[in-house]
Amino acid sequence: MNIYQIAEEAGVSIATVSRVLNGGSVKEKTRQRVLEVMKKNEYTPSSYARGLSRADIAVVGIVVPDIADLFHARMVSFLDRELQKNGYEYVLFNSRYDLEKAQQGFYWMMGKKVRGLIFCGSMFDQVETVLSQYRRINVPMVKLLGRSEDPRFSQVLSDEVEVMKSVASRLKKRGYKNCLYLYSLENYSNGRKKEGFLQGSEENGLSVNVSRCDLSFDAAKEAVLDAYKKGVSFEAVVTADDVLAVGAMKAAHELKLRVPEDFAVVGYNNMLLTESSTPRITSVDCNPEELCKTAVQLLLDSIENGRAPQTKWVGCRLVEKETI
Amino acid sequence: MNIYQIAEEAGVSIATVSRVLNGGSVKEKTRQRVLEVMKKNEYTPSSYARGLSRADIAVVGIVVPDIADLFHARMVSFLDRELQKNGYEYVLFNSRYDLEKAQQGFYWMMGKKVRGLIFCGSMFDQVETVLSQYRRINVPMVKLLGRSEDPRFSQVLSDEVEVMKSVASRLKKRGYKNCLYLYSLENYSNGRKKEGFLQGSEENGLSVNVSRCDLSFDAAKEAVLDAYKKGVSFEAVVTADDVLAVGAMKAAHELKLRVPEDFAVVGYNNMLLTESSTPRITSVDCNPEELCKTAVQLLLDSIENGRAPQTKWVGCRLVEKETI
DNA sequence: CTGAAAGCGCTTACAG
DNA sequence: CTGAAAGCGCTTACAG
Repeated sequence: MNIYQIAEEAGVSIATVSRVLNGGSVKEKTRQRVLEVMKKNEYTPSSYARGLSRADIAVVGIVVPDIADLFHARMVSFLDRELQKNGYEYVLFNSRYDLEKAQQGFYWMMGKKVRGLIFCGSMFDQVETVLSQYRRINVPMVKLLGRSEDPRFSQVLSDEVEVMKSVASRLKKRGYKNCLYLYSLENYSNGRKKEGFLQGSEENGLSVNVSRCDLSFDAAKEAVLDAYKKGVSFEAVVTADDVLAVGAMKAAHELKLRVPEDFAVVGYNNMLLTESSTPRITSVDCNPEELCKTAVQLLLDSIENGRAPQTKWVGCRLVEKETI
Repeated sequence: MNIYQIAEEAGVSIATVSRVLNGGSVKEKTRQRVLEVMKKNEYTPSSYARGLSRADIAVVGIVVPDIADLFHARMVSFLDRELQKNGYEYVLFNSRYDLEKAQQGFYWMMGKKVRGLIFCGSMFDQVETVLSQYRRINVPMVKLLGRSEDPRFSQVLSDEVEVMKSVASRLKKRGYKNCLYLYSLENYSNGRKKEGFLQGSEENGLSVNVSRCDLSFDAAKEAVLDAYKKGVSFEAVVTADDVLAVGAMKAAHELKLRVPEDFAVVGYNNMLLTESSTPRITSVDCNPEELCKTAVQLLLDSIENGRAPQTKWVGCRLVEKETI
């Protein structure tokens, strides 16, 4: 069923049908008749014909490194809602942590006439090294939690420094003095977390040992146990990710330390994981909903109003639960 | 940059360009020349033009109730990989647990010329009540973990009964005698879990109390504490979902019961949640990867070979960890 | 408010 | 192996 058949059955031209489809001016009576014919026939306009004949389809591309990861999945969900609210569709590209593979994805998306691109997550700090080879990718782009020097990108960044300073002062207030700082991935965002915590610790007179490990429960647990064995003294483990915080809890459990009396743990991202732990883990909420809203705003502002790329910051807050 | 410009620059007709694009027979030398021109110009074929001019685009629709939910996100990730392997694209529709809203989604997908539909999750047990209004939705459809009486659907189901029977016999072997069975959602899959467990309990002489609560840590915890207060005696909590199992662990913690010595806990789905707990929760793995592979196979077999709808079962297994 | 016609960028018989 | 031409199903000036 296409627009010609609808037009014929309604006794109008295809131009008129197109107008009722797109809210053009049509005599009310005619509009009703056309709508009825459409409904009766369960007519669905072809997205392809539409996309082919218009230059400005409302569609953007979302690139995520891993859709099976809870944090990214939540972002996609927020972006989905926000874009829908604004009448935009999106195509999703799951890059599977493979920047090379992402290249094909860019072309694929350009073939879909995306008007803009959103890169989700700090893994895309360096995406411009790949993108720079393509002159034709010249739509507005925004990095969500990814840092960029490239002026073509808008950025939505999280204020990790401030919140991590507040973590330090909070620990100080509660009487903790020696900390272990645990992180996994080296990227801009994680660099700022560390920087903020070290800065805050200095201001508050806390001692800090820094340790790096893989991003898994067991690796974090081992890292904490190792530090213990080596005689490093600490009563608080501050982490760059909830996964590491859970690992630290496991270490505390094994060492038979009481949390939070003998041992504090702080996570980052405030995911469901922190609630499933007993006691519930204090963690930083980076406000992903706000991050996503801002990303969509920046992108649509560039697309529709030609606004130049910008950088926006979104605040975080420490959600105090039972481990500090 | 379109196919005309490529053709002109390469000194051939657009038909020839189209042939190199689609692997038609073209003299090798000509093919190379065309490819070079394409590369030089970073040419990307328009997905819309292609979609408009072909009847059989390799695209299917995936419907999920909530992309932000870890279990569904994993499914999407597996389906994504499997479809890509088979040269298919997909469009994703996030129904947000709203069957009514899903209706629009079906039309939207039909406009994308999807050749088939995959419904993820047991929330789509009843989707035919909504779909039945549409004569035009007549592509092959498969329900992943959703039960259907409607012969238009293929189904990929999980063998919950068998695995839950094995849970009962496992509990028996370990000396547990009285169980609390906890579940939240009423659907086909959960019905079978309960049925299997009750059956297995009977065979093994276990006593079972059944209780229902909301799907949250706190609700499950309260349900367990309540049962305790009421004097129901049980040394094992078997659940229909890992979330409930975590709640049961919290209850055990509050009651100062040792797990698994005094108290066993069994989850369902074997999600990351079960690993973050201490001790790690024994849980049923329903093999989501195999479920997704099977769903894609069934769907593509219907699309490409006109195969009639079928029902396939995928086995589950109990992953024994530290709570039983 | 309405229609005829061109155009969007491909694919695909049909000839050669 | 290659090309001319029709067709896919819409939108959009342009006239009226």
